[in-house]
This record gives sequence, C-alpha cells and structure tokens, in this order.
Amino acid sequence: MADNADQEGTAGAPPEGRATRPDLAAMVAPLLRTLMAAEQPVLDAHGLTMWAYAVLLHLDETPIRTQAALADAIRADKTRIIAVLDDLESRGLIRRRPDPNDRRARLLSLSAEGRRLRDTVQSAIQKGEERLLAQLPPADRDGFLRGLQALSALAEPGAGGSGR
Amino acid sequence: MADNADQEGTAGAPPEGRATRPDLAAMVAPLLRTLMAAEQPVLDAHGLTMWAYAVLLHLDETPIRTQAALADAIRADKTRIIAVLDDLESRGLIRRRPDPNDRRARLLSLSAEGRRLRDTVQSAIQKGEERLLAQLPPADRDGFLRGLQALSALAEPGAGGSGR
DNA sequence: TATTGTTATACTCTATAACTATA
DNA sequence: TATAGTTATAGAGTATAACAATA
Repeated sequence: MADNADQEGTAGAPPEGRATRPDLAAMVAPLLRTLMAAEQPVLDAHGLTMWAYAVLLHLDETPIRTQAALADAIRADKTRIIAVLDDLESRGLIRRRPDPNDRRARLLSLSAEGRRLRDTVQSAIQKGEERLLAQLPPADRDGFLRGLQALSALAEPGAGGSGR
Repeated sequence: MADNADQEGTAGAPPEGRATRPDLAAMVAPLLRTLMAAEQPVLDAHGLTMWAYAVLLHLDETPIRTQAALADAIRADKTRIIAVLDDLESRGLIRRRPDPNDRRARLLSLSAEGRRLRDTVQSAIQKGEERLLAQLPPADRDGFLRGLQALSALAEPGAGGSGR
C-alpha cells in the first residue's frame, strides 16, 4: 500500500471503496519529523532553539513593532517567546527597544550579527534538505516544491501569499 | 520573500547568499496544521482521537501481534495507546485477545465494524484533502503527491518503502 | 532472568490567569 | 479602561519508572 506508484492522473477522489493513497497527514507528519530531526543538530551547534530560529527568520523578513504580532506571525503564544527574545537580545542577535511613540510596545529588529547567524544556519539546513530532495526525479522535485509552497501559503495568517 | 515564484530548475543549493525558498520545515509545519485541523471535525464526529484513527489505519494494513509493535509502527509510546485500545475494543472496533502461543502478547485485529468506520472516516478525510489539492495545477498536484509519498517513505521505521 | 502489558509517577511543553507599566 | 509586556500558575500531552503476569 505504500508502494503503489500508479498515478491516476488528475481524477478526483475515488468513488467509495478503498483509498488509493495514504492520507496526506499520514505522509506529512513523518516528513516533518524527518526535517526537524535533520535541523536539530544544526540548531544545537549554534545554540538556537526552534523558536529562536523562527524568530530570526521572521524578523529578517519583516521588522516588527510588537512582540504579540511577532508571536502571532510565527504561531507562538506571546508568553512563549519572551524567554527566547531575552536570550537573543542578550546575545546581540536582535535589538529590542521601547517604541518612542508608545512606550508599552517593543520595536524588534535583527542585528547584523543576527542576520549573519541566520544566513549560516539556514544555509546549512537547506543544504541538508537539498540532499533529501535530490532523491526525487527532477520533475517531481519541482512539482513537490511548487505544490508545497502553494499549499503552505493557504495556512498562513495573512493567507494571501505574498509579503505579509 | 514568500512571493518569489522564480523556479531555478533543478540546480543545487545556491552558493552562499540569501535563500531562494523557505525552509521545507517552515512550509511543511503549517501544512500539517491545516491538514490536522481539517481532520479534527471528522474524527470528532465519529468519536475518534488522532491516535485511535492511526490504530485503525494501521491494523487494517497489517494485523499485528503485540501492542508494542503497533505502538512502534505508528510512532507512539506503548503506554500511550493502551487507553486507546481499551476504548476501541469496548466499542467493538478492534479485537484484542491473548496469543495462545505466548499468553503475554495480545493479538490485535480490526473488526468488520472497525473496517467500516475506518473506510467512512478515511473517505471523508480524503474528500476534504482533494478539495485542497484541487487548488494546484494538475502537474504540480501529481508531482507533489509523488514527491510527498517518496519523502515520507524515507521516514518510516522499515525505511524500505514496501510492506515490511 | 527476560519480556508483554499495565499502572503510577514525573517531566516537558503550552496555555491561562494575575500583575506591572504605559496609555 | 484598555493594551503591551511580563511573571506565576495550571493544564495537556508525553515519557519514565515501577509492577504483575507469563515465559
């Protein structure tokens, strides 16, 4: 059942009887575990948790003006990222200063060193990922990446796809 | 950064600078969340937890002779599925009887009713998934499915792909 | 003595509620 | 009074350790 390579073209769902493929979640979940297991050593080597890395990634894209917004963007609880931000700030990887206009809020931005670290880590991670992807036929590889990108975009908070 | 639709063909990783695509895990994780959120109402409607559904799915494929092996196969702790098996058994969805040859072990199998429920639930779940996949161009849809199937197989305990 | 299943306990992660400061 | 951030507390989920039955 895991090895039926029959492609049934672009037909819809089967009528009723037995499923023709595993559930998507049943395939996506183990894949995610594989990916995270591959990331872990890289993150460890640089003293980053998964959440810390997510913060670095997101700040790099969009400088942000409240911690709550950042938490939202990376789908974390606002209370969960506080320790993460404390650590990143103390290591000089991010800057975090009160907004002059509203001193309740904290303006968050990535430091040069933070960006350097982010690049290093992401490069290493994606290098590992490419090794995985290399096991696919080129056509499938491209289709997989395009499909994944499109489907994951549907899940984002903004749900539009582009910028933010 | 999320909207660079440039495809760079089948080339390897970029030399050093800025990443050309999000990390795989950063796309797979939200996708998994979407899929699980879509499954939840279906499972709820039939009084199944995620783990219970995983048990039904796996028993359908391969009748199994110890609970530990089942737990292993679905990547759960052996202590975690006990309550699940208790429930499924009491509802007549699975059978669980001591192995005559080794009365320590429990032979696990799916009942007819269990198979019926499994089919109903999986059919509903995959119907929802097809709605998601329908948003992809047919070529990407097929490549995505093939790539996903191949990559997820690498993560399985057997790691060979087929039956086990 | 080793193994299967089970129960009891501890631990990790995450979210909720209460508090401080600004507005 | 309302909101951003923080801290303290409680809850869910999971794994570890101890136990009973069988081999």
